[in-house]
Amino acid sequence: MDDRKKIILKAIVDDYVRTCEPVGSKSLVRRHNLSYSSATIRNEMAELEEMGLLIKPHTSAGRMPSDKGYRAYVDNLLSLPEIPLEEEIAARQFLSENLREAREMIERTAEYLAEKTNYLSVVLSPQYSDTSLEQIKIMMIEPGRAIVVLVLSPGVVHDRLIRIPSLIDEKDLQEIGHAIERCLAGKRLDDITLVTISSAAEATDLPEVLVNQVLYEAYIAIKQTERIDVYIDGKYQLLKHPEFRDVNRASRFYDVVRQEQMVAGYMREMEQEEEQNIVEGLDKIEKMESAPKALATQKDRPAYMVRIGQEIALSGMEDMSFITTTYRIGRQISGQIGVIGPKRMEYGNIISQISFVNRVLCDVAKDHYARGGDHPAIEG
Amino acid sequence: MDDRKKIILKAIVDDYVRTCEPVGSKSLVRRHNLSYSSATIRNEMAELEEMGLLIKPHTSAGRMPSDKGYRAYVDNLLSLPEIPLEEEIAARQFLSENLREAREMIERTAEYLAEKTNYLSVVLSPQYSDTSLEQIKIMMIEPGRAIVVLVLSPGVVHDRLIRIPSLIDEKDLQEIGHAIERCLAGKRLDDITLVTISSAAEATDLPEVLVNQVLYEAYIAIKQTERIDVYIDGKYQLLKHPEFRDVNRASRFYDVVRQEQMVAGYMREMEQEEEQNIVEGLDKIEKMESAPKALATQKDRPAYMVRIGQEIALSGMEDMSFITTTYRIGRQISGQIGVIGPKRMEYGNIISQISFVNRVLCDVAKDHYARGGDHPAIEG
DNA sequence: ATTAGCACTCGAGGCAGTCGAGTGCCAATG
DNA sequence: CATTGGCACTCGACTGCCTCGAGTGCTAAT
Repeated sequence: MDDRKKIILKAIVDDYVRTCEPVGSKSLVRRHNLSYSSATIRNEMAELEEMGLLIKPHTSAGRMPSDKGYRAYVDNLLSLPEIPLEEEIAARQFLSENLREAREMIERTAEYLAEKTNYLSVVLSPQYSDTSLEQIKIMMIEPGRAIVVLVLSPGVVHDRLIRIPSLIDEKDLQEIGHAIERCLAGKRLDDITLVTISSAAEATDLPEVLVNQVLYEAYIAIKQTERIDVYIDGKYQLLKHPEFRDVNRASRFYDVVRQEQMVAGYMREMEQEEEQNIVEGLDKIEKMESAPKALATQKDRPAYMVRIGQEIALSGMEDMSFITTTYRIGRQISGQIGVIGPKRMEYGNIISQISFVNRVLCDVAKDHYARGGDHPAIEG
Repeated sequence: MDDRKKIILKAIVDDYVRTCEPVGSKSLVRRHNLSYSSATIRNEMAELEEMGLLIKPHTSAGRMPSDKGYRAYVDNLLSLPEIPLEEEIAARQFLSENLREAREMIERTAEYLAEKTNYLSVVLSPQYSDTSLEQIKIMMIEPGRAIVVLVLSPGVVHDRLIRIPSLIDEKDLQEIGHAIERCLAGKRLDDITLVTISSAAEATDLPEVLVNQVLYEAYIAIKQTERIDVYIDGKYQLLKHPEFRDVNRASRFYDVVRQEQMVAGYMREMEQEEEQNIVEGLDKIEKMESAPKALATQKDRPAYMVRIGQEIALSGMEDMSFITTTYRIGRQISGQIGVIGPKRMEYGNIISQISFVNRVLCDVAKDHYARGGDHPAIEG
C-alpha cells in the first residue's frame, strides 16, 4: 500500500469517525486540503474498496471503512495523542484521594475511563498469580456464624461470612483457626486443596465432624478469593452514540454486557493472547514488520489489544470494538482494563487514554501498597 | 364519579397501558364488549377530559390518561392479581438458595423483581434503627494496616480496612481493640460519637497520639455501617419500552438513575410519608373514603406507595412512575423495595409483585436469621 | 499518471392526495 | 331525558411524485 493510499485511508477513517456518515471524494479533498483532485481520490478509493478496506452502503454514496479498513488503520496509521501533564496530575489525584481499599481504586479507574472516553469501560479486579496465604483468622459472630478473614501475600484482604456448627464455641473456633493457620500459612493458593486443608483436623482434639464443617467453609472462602470482580462504568453514555439509535441493536449489546462474568472471562482470554503477541510483536518490530493485533510499544510502556467487530468472539458484540490492556502491579498482581465502543471509535485517543490510565493505576497502586501508616492525625 | 365513568376510565387505562396508543370510543366498545354505543362513550370521555383525567394529543385522536387519570385508576380502580403458589415456591427458592450473606438476599430481590416486572427495580439495604453495637474486633493485617469487624445487634456484620500508625504492634492493637469494645459494646449506634469513643483512650497505657488515630478510624468504620447500599437491576430492559425510543429522554432518565444515592435518599423520604399515609389511610378506610397515596391494605399485608409523573420529586423522572414498599424484618430492620417504569405501567401487576416480593423477602430473612448452624457436612 | 467533464444513481426532503380512526354536535328515539 | 345514529370535520400516517445534492464510474484530454 503506497503512501497516498495510506493518507487517504486515514483521512476517511478520521472523517467517518467524526461524522458517522459515508465520506465522498470531493468533501474529502475539501476538508483535508489534499493536493489531488477528487477524481484521483475516486480512483484510489475504488482500489481501496477492491482491497476490502472500504465499503459503500449503496452505489452512489460515499465510502466507509470496513472491519479490515479499521484494522489497517489501527495497525499502521494510528496517531496517539499525548496526555497533558495537568490531566495526569488530576487523574492521579482522583484515583488516590482518600483511598482505603484496593476495590475503590479499581472502581475509580472504571469511572475515570468512562468519563474520559464517553464509551463503556470495564476493569477487572486483580488476579494474583503465585499468591500465597499469609494469614487466616476466624472470628465468632454468634453461635452458628463466623467470619473468615484472609490476608494474601501482596497485602490483599478478603473476608466472608460462614456458618459453623452451633455447638462450637469461641474457644474451639480459635483453636480450629490456629490449626488452619499453622497448616496453610505461607502456602500458595493453588496448592490449597480440600486434602491439604483437612490435615488441619488432626491438630485438634475436637470432634472431627465439627471441625470438618469449618474446614470446608474456610476452604470455600479461600477459593472465593479467586473470583474475578468486574467493574463496568459508562453503560448509558453509549446510548448517545448514533449507532445505538436502533433499540434492538442496543438491547442485544446490553444483553451481553449484563453477563459481566462472560465479558470478564473473555478479557482474561485476550490477556493470554496479548502476551503471545507481545513476543511476536517485538519479533516483528525487529524485522520491521507490523505486529498484528497487539502493538507492543517500547519496553515499560504498556501494550494493548484491539478487537474490531467480528474479531470479538462474544456474540452480540459484532458491531463493537474492544480495546484492552493489562495492568501489572509488581510481579504477582495483574488485571485487565478495557473500553468498549462502536467500531466507529476514536482509536488513537482511546488507546492513549487506556495506556495512560494503566500507567497511573500502577503508580497509584504501588504507592498505596508501599505507603506505611502515615496518616492524618485524629481530629476532634 | 358514577360507575360507568369508572368502567370507562379503567378500560381506557388498561388499553393504553397495553398498546401505548390513544384509545378511541369505537375501538373501546369493540374491545370490551361494552353495552353502550360509541357516542355515549364519547360523551363520557368528554366529561372525563373535563375532569382532567384524560387528555388528547390532538383534536382528532383518541384519549390517553393524564397523571390525574392514572392517579384515579391507582387509587380506586386497581385490580391486584394473585400470585400463584408455584411462583411463590420458586421465588422463595431463588432468594434463599445457598444464601450466606444478607447482601445476597437483597441483590437477588432486585434481580427477581426486575426479571418479573420488566421494569427497573431498586432495593435498599436495610437500615437499622435502634441498633446497637454488639462486638467490635480489630485485627492486624500488616504493620500500618488493620481490619475492623463490627457485629450489630440483629446479627449483621460489617467490616472495613483501616490504616493505623505503623508503630503499633499486634499486642497494642489487641489492647486498643478490647478497650474500644469495653467502651462501646451494647451502645446504640446513635449514641456513639467521637466523644464517647475517645473515652476508650483512657483505658490504655499507650501513647495517646497512637490510640487516637485508631479510635478515629474505628469511629469512621462504625459510622460507615449506616451507609445505604443500593441495588438496582433491570436498567436495560426499560429501553425496550416505546417511551424510551427518544434517546434524550432515555439519557435524562439514566442520568438520574446513575445517582444511586439520590434515588436512595428519595426512597427513604417516601418511607416516612408512607408511614404517615398508613395512619391516615386506615383512618379513611374506616370512614369509607379512599386513601390518597398509600393504600394500607389489610393488616399484616404490606402497604405500598405510588408516585406518578410530576409527583416524583426527582428532576428527570417526570415521565416515570415509581412504586415503593417498605420491608421490615423484625422491629429493628427496615428497607425499601421499588420499581420504576414509564407512567404507562401495569400498576396492578407491579403492585402485586412488589408486595409479594416484600412478603417473601421477609420470610426468607427471618428464616435466614433464625436458622442455626445446621449445614451440609464436609465432603471430600 | 492525473484530471476535467459528463452521465448516472440514490437518498433526503418537500408537496399533494387519500385513507382511516378519531372527534363534536345535533336531532331522533324508547 | 339519557341514549344513539348520523354527519361533518380533523389530523396523522401513508403513498406517490418531484427535485436537489452529493456521490459514483468512465472516458478523453493534458
